[in-house]
Amino acid sequence: MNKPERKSVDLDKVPEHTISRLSLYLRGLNYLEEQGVLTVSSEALARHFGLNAAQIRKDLAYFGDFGVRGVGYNVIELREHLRDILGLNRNWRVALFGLGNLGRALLSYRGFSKAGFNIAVVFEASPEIVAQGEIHGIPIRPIDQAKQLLPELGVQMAILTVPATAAQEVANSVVEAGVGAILNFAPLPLQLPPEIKVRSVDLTVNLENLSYFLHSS
Amino acid sequence: MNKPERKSVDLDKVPEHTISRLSLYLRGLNYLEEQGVLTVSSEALARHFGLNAAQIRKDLAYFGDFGVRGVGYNVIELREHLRDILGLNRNWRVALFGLGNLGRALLSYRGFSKAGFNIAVVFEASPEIVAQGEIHGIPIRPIDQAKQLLPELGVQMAILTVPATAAQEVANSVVEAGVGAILNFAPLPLQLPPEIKVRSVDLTVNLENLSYFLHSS
DNA sequence: TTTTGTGAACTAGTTCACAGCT
DNA sequence: AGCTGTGAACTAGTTCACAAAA
Repeated sequence: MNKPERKSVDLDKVPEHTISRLSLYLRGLNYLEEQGVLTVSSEALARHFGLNAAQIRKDLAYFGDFGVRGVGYNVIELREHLRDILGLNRNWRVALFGLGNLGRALLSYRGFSKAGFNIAVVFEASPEIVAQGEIHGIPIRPIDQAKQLLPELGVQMAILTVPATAAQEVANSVVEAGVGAILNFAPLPLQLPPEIKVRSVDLTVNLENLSYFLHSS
Repeated sequence: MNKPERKSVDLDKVPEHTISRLSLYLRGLNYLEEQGVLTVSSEALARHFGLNAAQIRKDLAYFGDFGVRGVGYNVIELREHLRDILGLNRNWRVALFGLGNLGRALLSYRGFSKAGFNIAVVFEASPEIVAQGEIHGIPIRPIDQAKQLLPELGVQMAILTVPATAAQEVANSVVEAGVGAILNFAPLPLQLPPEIKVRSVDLTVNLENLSYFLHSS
């Protein structure tokens, strides 16, 4: 009986979308483990996610031979592999920029800390809000101190919920402070060096998508 | 001088991503119009969005010959075409499900109403919150009345910010009530008939994506 | 027998490069 | 001369179909 091994992966060959799907699989496996399920086939996972089974096998096979032919995947084992691949077997220090409605909502979102993302500091432009000092035990600091504080606090990721007019400037200073990854909620295209990883969540685009399909069918 | 015309489009040929990009272009054009810019080339738009100019021309050409060779695109005209294509020259009636932190944040998000999405009603499970009656003038109703009220109110889209455990059930009743489009924030794959348009916003997946790239580089 | 892992075939989406208008 | 619109070439991503393993 040979232990399934992590392949040494040529990262360039892994499709972009595979990574997002690994995240989904991980959530599915967490659920299956809670249910006490021990093994699962690519076919069963595919049904659950509405995907093709070969795609799931291929996604996983980029990183290793995690399955057993005739049996399927060991739920706990695969889950650990996915956590490992996604870099979730550690804690990430995250800074939140902007404490408006959305910022506050994200701050209380349990899903982040559950996945190992710890919001270490909040930056705000409004002096009144900064004067409040902290929220849920997390310090609130003036946004112009970010460049200095981010390295001191060892922050690796930033979440931007600032107004669109401020977003590019904030993003620039975040990058100058050595942060390499940004989750952006501001509705504009951030111009940043290509080595900085950016994911943008655009609520209006999503709704307008739905509008298009309803409208034109 | 011939008027640029809307092509009769074979919708099956339009790539999925084109629609999302049209939304971005629309935002860019709104901005350019505010700046008093009259015409814009695909090249200039491409620089702004970090895209390829041919892609922009192709995206637009699915729907009509909106440009003028040697000149570019008329900003106001193109903006109107895009609003038309995306179905934004009308108001959409939207129902919000779940009045937690995220639900409240979305309610106060100005971007939705600005784009013509009007939240007509909020549905909540908690009786205490329902007892509050309304929020920002929008009625709050018990979630089990949704199936009855949605058609009465002429709601066409639903935004789901309910807990994952409730989301599938809520989605089912929304669909039974004749709603054809759902913007889903619950972190699970909704199982719905294929004619229902669903867009899911998954905050954890986005962060885990960033984690992967930081971790593995 | 069951289910993986994967080359081959296929489908979708992007970019090139240039003819065709203005 | 300048910029669009688009076929052709290319690149990326998905699904098929089957040999190999348990």
